[in-house]
Amino acid sequence: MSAIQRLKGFQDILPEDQPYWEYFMSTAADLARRYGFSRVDVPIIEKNSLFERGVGTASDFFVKKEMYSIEESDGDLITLRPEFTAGLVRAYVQNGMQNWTQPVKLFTFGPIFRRERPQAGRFRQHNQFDCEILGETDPVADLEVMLVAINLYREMGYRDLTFQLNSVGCPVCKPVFVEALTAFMQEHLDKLSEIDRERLQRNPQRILDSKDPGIDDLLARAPRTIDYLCEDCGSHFADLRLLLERVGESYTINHRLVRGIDYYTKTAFEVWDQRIGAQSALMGGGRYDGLAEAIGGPSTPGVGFGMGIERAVLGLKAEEIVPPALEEPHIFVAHFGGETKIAAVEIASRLRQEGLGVRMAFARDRRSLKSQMRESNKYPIQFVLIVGEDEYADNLVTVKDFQSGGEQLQVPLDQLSHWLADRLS
RNA sequence: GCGGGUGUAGUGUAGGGGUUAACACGUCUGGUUGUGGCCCAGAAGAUCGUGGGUUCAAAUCCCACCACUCGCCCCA
Repeated sequence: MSAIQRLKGFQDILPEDQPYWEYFMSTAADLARRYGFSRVDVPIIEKNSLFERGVGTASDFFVKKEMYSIEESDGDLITLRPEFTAGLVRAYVQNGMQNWTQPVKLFTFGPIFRRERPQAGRFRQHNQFDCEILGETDPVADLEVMLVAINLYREMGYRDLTFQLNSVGCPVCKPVFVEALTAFMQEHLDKLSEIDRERLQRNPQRILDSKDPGIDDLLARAPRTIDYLCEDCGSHFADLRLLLERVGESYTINHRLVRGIDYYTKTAFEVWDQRIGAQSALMGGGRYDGLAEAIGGPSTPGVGFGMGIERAVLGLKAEEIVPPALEEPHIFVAHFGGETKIAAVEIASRLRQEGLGVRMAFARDRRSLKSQMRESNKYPIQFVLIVGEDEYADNLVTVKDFQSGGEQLQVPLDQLSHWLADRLS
């Protein structure tokens, strides 16, 4: 009988990777707060209908059955969130945030679930950092969200990032574009692959991000969303471009960057890093002015992004960025069993209460000092406190200082914590 | 859902139809009675992914399955 294995596409994040995660999370939270965002946390499970309406049944989550859903005993269908935005907008509506000072700027972290085929930088459970600005139509909101995204990578040490930018219009202008695109594609049906023909039926815009190299030329000549923008969308896009230029951010207009669903409006953007294999999109975001209404709330504009943390960590490694080390104890307490063990436990406990990190030697019985010293050497220990019978009798400990090459001296118990604290910068 | 790759101790590898499956790192113990890093000695740890087939003989060849992995689709 073999031991039970973890599920496909899921992963364990081991201690050796934690510095990267800690680095990401603390940098992200700090940056988001600097831009005026507040943290919220929402459930990882919601009613399936939230995603049905908030993600759209035309999306692959539904079409390809990529969501993890559970039918409850009363027949309700509940679903592990495949993305953050729908849940955050639900929280906005449900908690009456439309009555807070607008706009409301939120960020969150947590796991996302999609039942896709795993590969490098893509998992069935992955974690995201997510930022949203709700209740604001000003393109400055779009700009801020983009700046949080790209500056987060920069603060962590990434280089050579590019913005991909597009505007997908709104319910006023998008249909005109889709009609033009469809007409164009109908004339070139012979050049389309089977999946692209199917897309043309189901969700014509998606043809634009087809990876079929055979239609690159065709797509280059196809109608472009930005040529069909209505006045409102056009000026929003122009304003955003001006803002980006004024703050010195370069971007590439990517006419093939689209969102297939109507409540995604205007701005669509991604940040790319070419160094992490096929999954070059580090994050994706955009505006969704129709979403709140789609889930039954008051009409509320919104713009935001989701950022994959696993992918960011992959990128950190690819860029050879070394995160700060996590704090570990620098004090090790060794003993000789019996009363000395109990004394050692007391000493360790007192030092920890004083705020010092202490690693305790475990030993069911008496254990050789050699093996305890060897153990301490596996860790970044500076001081080994030796609690022996003699020391115990005299109310002191022998302190061995590895940093000075192993020098030893005796320190009275009542001075120990000060003595150590003074020497551990 | 579709393609490609890989499966040998905890990890990384070597080997390869014939019976003690190798090496490195890691782990543990010891190198005298209370002292680390180096060194030395030793130990534990693998039914060579699973099942079937070929063969006197399979971890080595064949098939299937499974797992992992990379890529497509899509996305973070």
